[in-house]
Amino acid sequence: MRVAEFDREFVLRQAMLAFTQCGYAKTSMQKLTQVTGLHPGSLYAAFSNKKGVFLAAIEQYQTDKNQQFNAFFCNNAPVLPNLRAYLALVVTECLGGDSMKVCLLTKSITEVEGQDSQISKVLSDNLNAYEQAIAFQLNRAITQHEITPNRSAQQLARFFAMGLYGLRTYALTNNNAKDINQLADDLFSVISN
Amino acid sequence: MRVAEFDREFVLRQAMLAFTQCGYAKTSMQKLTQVTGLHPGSLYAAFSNKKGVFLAAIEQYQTDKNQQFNAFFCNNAPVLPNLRAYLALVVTECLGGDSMKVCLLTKSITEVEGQDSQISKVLSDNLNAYEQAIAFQLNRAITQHEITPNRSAQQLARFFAMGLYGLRTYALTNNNAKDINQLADDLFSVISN
DNA sequence: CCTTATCTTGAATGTACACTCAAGATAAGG
DNA sequence: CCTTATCTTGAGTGTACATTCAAGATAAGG
Repeated sequence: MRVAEFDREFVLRQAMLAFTQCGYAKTSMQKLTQVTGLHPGSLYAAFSNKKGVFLAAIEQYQTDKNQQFNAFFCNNAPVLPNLRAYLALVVTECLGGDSMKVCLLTKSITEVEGQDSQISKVLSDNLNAYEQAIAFQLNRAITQHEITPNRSAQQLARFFAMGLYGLRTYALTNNNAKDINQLADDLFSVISN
Repeated sequence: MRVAEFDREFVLRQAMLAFTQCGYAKTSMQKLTQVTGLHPGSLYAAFSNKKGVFLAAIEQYQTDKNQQFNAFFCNNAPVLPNLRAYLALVVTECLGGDSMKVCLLTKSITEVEGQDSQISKVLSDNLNAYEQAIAFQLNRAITQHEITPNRSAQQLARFFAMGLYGLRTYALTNNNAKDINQLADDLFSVISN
C-alpha cells in the first residue's frame, strides 16, 4: 500500500486559479497537469475527470472564500464597519490586475448556465450560501440597532449580493478607481440607510 | 460576378443566439454552420474566422439591443416610467427560460477577459455606450425635473448599469419571480429618489 | 525482504476542433 | 451566349483535446 504524494489543497488551489483565468471550457487537462504538477493518470485517479477537478476546486474555493469573509466579522466591532471593510477588499480585487478580479462562482455559472445542470446547481448553492452569510451579518446589524431599515436582512443581503456581482462585472468595462469606489459607496449607503 | 445569397442579418442573429447559449469557446464552427445554414467555406469567406463571426454578431447584437432600448423612449411620456418599463423587460428576460436570460456582452466579456484584448475592448466599448444611453435618458429626467438627485446622471447611470449586470447574474442563482421583482423595485428606487 | 495493494508515469487513442482549398455553380458585363 | 469574377460546396488537413492504460515505482504488512 502506498499513500498519495501530492498536496491536495495546493493542487486544487492551482486548478482554481487556472479555471478562474481561463474559464471551464478553455482550461485544458494539459494546462491542469502543468499548473498542478500532476500527470494525467494521477489527476484522473484522484478526481475522475475534468468535471471532477472543477467541482473539487469549487469546493476549495468556497472554503477559502468563506474563511476570508468570516475573518472580517470575527472581532467584537459593530457589523457595518466590518461589512464596509469587506466591500473595500472586493473593490481592491476589482481594480487589481490579477485573476482575483473575477469571482470563480459567478464567472462559472454564467459560462455553464444551460449546459450542465449539476455544475449550475453546485454554483448557485454556493452563491446562495454566500448571500445567507451576508444576511446573517446584516441581521446582527439590525438586532444591534446599527441600522433600522424598512427591509428585511434577507432582502438587504440579496440587494448587496446583486450589487457585488454587478460591481465585478462593471469593473471589467470600466476600471477607473474613482468610479468603482463611488459605486461601492453608493451600494453601501443603500444598505446602511 | 455573383452576389452573396445568404441574409447577413439572419446569419448573424443565428450566430448571436449560438454564442449566447454556448459561450464563445464552446460555440464550434460546426455549430455555426448548422444554425446559419452556411457551409464552412462561405462563413470563412464572409467573416475570415470564428473571431470574425463573433465580432460581426456582437455588432448585430448591439444594433438590435440599441433599437430595442430606444423604442422605450421614443414617445413623449416622462422618462422615468419609460425606464421602469425597460427594467420590467429585463426582469422578464431574467425570469424567462430562453437564452435572453443572459446578456451576450457581459457574458462574453466575463469569458474572454484576459484572453483577447481586442474582443474585450469591443465589448467594453459597447457596454460603455449602453451606460451612456442610460445616462442620456437620466439627464433628460433631471432636466425635466422628474428627479432631483444628489448625484449626476452619469453616476446614476453607472449605478443602474451595475445593477442590471448584477440582476442578470443574480437571477442565475435564484430565479424566484418575487425576489427578482423586489430587486428591480429596489434598484429603481435608488435611481428615482 | 518479499508480497501486494496503490500510486505514478507518460505514451497512446479516438474524437472534435478551426481552418483550407480545389472543384463546381452562378450571375453580371460584354 | 460566352466570359469571368465571385460565391458555394464539402471533403480534407493538421492540431489540440479529454481520457485510458499498461508498465514502473513505492511503501505498508507479514
